[in-house]
Formats: sequence, C-alpha cells, structure tokens
Amino acid sequence: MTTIKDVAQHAGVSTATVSRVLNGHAAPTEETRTRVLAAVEELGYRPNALARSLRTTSTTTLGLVISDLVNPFFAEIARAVEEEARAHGFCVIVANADESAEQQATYVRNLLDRRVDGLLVCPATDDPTWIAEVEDKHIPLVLLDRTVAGATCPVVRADGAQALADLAAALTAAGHRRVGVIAGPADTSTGRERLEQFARGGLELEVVHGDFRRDSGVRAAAALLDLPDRPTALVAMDNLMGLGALEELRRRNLKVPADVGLAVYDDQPWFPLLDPPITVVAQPTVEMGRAAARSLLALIAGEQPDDVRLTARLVVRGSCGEATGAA
Amino acid sequence: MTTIKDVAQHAGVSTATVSRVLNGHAAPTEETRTRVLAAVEELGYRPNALARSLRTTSTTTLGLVISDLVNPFFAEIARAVEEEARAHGFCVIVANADESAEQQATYVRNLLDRRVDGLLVCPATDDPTWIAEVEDKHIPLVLLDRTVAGATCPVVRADGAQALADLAAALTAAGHRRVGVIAGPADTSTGRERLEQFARGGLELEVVHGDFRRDSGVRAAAALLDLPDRPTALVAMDNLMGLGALEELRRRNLKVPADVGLAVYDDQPWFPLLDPPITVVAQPTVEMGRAAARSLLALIAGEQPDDVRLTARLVVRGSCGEATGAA
DNA sequence: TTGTAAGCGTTATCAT
DNA sequence: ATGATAACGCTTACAA
Repeated sequence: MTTIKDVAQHAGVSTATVSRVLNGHAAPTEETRTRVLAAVEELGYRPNALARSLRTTSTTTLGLVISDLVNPFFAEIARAVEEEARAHGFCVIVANADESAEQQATYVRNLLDRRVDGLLVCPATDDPTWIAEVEDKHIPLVLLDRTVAGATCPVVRADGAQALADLAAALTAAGHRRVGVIAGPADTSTGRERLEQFARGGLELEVVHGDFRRDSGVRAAAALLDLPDRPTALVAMDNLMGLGALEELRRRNLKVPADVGLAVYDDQPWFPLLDPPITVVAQPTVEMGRAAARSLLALIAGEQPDDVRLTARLVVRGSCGEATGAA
Repeated sequence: MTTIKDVAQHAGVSTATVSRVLNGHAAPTEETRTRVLAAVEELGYRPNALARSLRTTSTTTLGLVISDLVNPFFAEIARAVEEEARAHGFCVIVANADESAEQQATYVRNLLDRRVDGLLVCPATDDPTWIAEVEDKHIPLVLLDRTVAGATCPVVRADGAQALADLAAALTAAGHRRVGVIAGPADTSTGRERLEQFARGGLELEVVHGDFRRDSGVRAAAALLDLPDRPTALVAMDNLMGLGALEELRRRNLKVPADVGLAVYDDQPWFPLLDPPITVVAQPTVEMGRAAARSLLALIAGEQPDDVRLTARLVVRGSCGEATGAA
C-alpha cells in the first residue's frame, strides 16, 4: 500500500506538503503542486481515510439505524438517505434493528465506536435510554419517522392527521360505521398516533395491535374478520400489515370492497394495480429520508434545524367502496 | 472522549494491559482484569474503532455496491447481506450505483479508501476496469447477481436456465407462439443470459431491451403491444420492468391473460395478490445475499470459496393462461 | 504478568 | 512556501 511518505519521497518534498496539496491549502506553489500531483498519479496513491479520520475526527460517514429493513417503507427511506448523503460526499452505514430495542442499542453503540459524524435513527420502541449515550458524546442525532419521549433532537416525520380524518370521512361516506383497525405497536409513536388520529373520525372502532410486520397483519385481519359483529371495513396502519390483511382476505375469498372495505396507511407502487386499487394514506417517504439527511447534515455543520413534519395525504382509489349519496 | 489512557490511569496499569484485557489476551491476571474492567465500566469507555483499525488494518466492515437500490430485488439482497454480516460481527456500508458504471467506480474507490475488509459488488455494467484497482490492493471481492468478463473472483448468482425453459414450455402449453420479451440491458450478464436462455425455448420472440427499471418496462410494453402482429404474451426480465408492463397493460385496459399473457422474472410478495396472480421465475434472493456475504467472509478469512449458483424456479400462477389439452 | 515504546497514516503546529 | 515533528488512540514486540 502506498502512503503519503512514498508520494513525498517520489516528489522530493515533505509529507506535510503533499498533505497541503491534497487538501487544497493555499500554501504550495503551482510548481510543487503539479510535481506532487504527478507523483500521486504515478503511484496511484489514495489517502487512508482511517488515518485521516483519526487525525481530523471526521469520517464523512452517517450512521442509519432502521427499525425494519424488510419494510419497503424503510427501505425507501434508507435509499433516500443514502442519496442525499452521497450528494454531500457522505457515506452511510446501514444498520437494521429488526424492531428490537436491544439490537438498536447495540448498533447505536457500534456506530458511535466507528465515529460516524452523525446518527439517523428510526426508533424501534419508546425506550429512550440509548439516547443519553449519544448525547453524552455530543454526536449529532436526528430521529426519523418515529419519536421517543423526551428526545431533544430534531425529528423528521409525516403528519397523517388530516389524511386519517379524510379517510374516516371517506369510509363514513361509503356507508361504513364499524371498522376494524390493524394498529401498530402501542410502544411506538406512530403506532399510537395513527390510531388516535383515526379514532377522532367518529367511527366505531375495533382495534387489534400488530407489530408493523406482515404476519401480524394476517393474524390481526383474521381476528377482526372472526368477530361476531364483523366490521365492514379494515384499516391497516402500515403497508406490511396491509399486505398481510390482503392475503387473509384473499385466503377467505372475501371480495373488496363488496364484502369488506380496506384502506392502508403508506402507499406502495403495486397498490394501484390491485383489483380494486387500494385506497391509501400516502406518505412523502423519499422526502422524509432526504429531509432527515439534510437535518443531520445541518446539525453536523453546527446549525439548529427545526423539526420537520411532512404531510401525508389520502389517495382514494376504490377499496373502500363508493360514496353513497345518502350518507 | 475518554481514551485508553484514561482507563489505564484510572486502573493504575499501562495502556498495554488495558488493551490486553479488552482483547481477551491470556496474559492479564484475574485481579487486574477485574480492576481494568471496573475502570472501563466506570468511565464508560469505548475503544475508538478508527484507531484500532488503523493499527490492525481490519475494519470489520464490508462494502456493498448495489446497482440499483430502488429495485426491491436489490434492496432484499442488501438486507440479507447486512443480516449475514451482522451475524459475524461485521458492519455494511451500502452504496448505490444507480446502474451507472462511473458512480460504481467512484464508490468502489471510496470504499477502498475507507479500508473495508471486503467488497461485494453487483456490477452495473460489463465494464471491468474497476476490478483491477481492487485486485491491486488485494481486497477480497465477490460479485453478486451479475458477473463481468474476466473476473477471477467468486461469483454468486441465480441459475434461471431451467426455470426459463419451463416458462417457455408453460407458455407454449398455454397456446402462445409469439411472445414479446422485455429484456434487460445487453451490457449486463443477467440481461444477456436470461434472454438467451429463454430464447432456447423455441418460441418466436420479439425483443425490446429495457434497463431493469420501471419506466423502461412501460415503454417496452407499449412498443411490443403496438406491434402490428401483437405478441400474445409478454415476459419481463425483472420485477421493476414487470411492474411497468403491468401499468401499461392496465392503462390500455388489456385483460391478463385473456388479451395478453404475462410472466415476470423475479417474484415479489404482491404478485400473488394480483388478478390473476402473476406467473414468475422466483429467485432465491435472500439466500443469494447470504451466500455472497458468506463467500466474502470466507475470502477475508483466507479461504477459497467456490462460485455459487442458486437455482431459480418457475412458479405458475395464472397470468399466462391455462394449458390447453391440445397443445 | 506487566510496562515501555514504536508504529499505523494522516494532519497541524511551529519553525525556518 | 516548506519541513520537522507531535499528536490522533490504539496494538504489539520487546524488555523487564
């Protein structure tokens, strides 16, 4: 491996000069500059980022802890974060907490050990203990999608209040009175918030909590459909539980929306292709990822970014039935 | 930030002893061990991974260069790689080449600079120039999904030969004679290979090349459907182009399979939910990611892993029509 | 068993 | 404008 020493020797200058040239300092004269650059070129020299980081205490690397990478929503977020980071010359180390608080804590520690310049976390649960560690070390932190109580750092998330109100209204207009909710975990902010906001819609709710994953969607749908007084519509509070619900509906040969209406929180490219197309609350997923990365980058740059709330919106497609003139 | 020096001082030993304790060396006596550990605990000391890596020339980090993270197939691969890496105590830096050879080269260089212990690459194109750089530095390299000419490193990929033969047979049995192929780029091994293997099936083919992305699927489907002698079935050679084709079919109000049959290479969870469910060639995606990570880890450990070929298989669902007894 | 000290490849300070 | 040199925080001979 060729080092800065080799380059210095080859160019007949000191390592300091090579470093100055490579870092675009004002000092070196044009003549030495070209000589150094020639040596760099000839030897195919590339600076060791580790050594540099050790010295400068900057890694130009972001840590991203995702609560569940299987979830296309979070996969999309991860992609957007990577994109925005790349645009600013940063790399991203991606960590998957698999909705486990312990795994998340482990990963956060690992990323801190690696001296990432900042941390982007989609908290798996409300447990806030890990945050102290991050703040102790003064590592810039931004929360994404979910928040946790007592977090003093910037939070970037979607605002689904209006969309959920609209959804409740649309369901009501379509003649639904009693709907089954496949809710997220009660120990996540999004799990609680979506349920609560939807509950304000005045519908009679039957609630089963899932864990934001496919299987729980299947189980929750089954439980709701087995109810003696079966709800006329189901609302799944994330796309994976929505997928599970759809599978269960298909398994039971129930027609949507004739037998049961369905709506899902978080849109996916394939929802419009179903028959009928699925009515959803669409989140500005990519923009959330980008905004979060930008906030973190700003924090790293010493600025004080505000919280970001991106509004989700209802997309009515047909899986909840038609609005009846009467209702 | 507390360093190993602080711990040494606090425990009344040398930094060397602290290091030995922390790295589980045989030397230290039980008594000093506990004393050191107590100091570590009390100070909340965490070793600086950068400094350690600089010294040991090992980062326990894998670099993963994905050709297109938007593609759920690659997202799934990324997840599987991360999972397997984590199980072995490795982190993953994810890079997205966006199907661009230049971006890929840039990222490879960046990851080498960061001294990743090994590199996992899904090559964006056949261009092999970047490989030389990696091999020069003797960084373990494994190719994933796609290969490039002249690569001497292990390759992990799917074998779709049989599945594509089966697909051609199934299409024939369903009465199709002339099918439109939405193929991958000719400058990717998978693009060429899938087309070639499918072509052996004896069907009359109309081929349009896409770029493995959604839009190209829309365009290719449109082109094929506009043909004077319209094919009776479409085969999309990856899931995103399949999505695009489905959108175009829906836009034209064409019924599957009554008007046009459809099959897609690479399964997705929502394909069974469509009406009719989509016939696919299912790849062992997760296993590919895992296998690739394992091969790379083996390479890093000094072993000589073989190429891995995981067989894809045809899943007949209904989007190609029923087999007619006659055919 | 433990300590001393060199070295990993940089950058930055301080002279010159 | 350039060159020595210390320092970043750790591991590892080598010595004791």
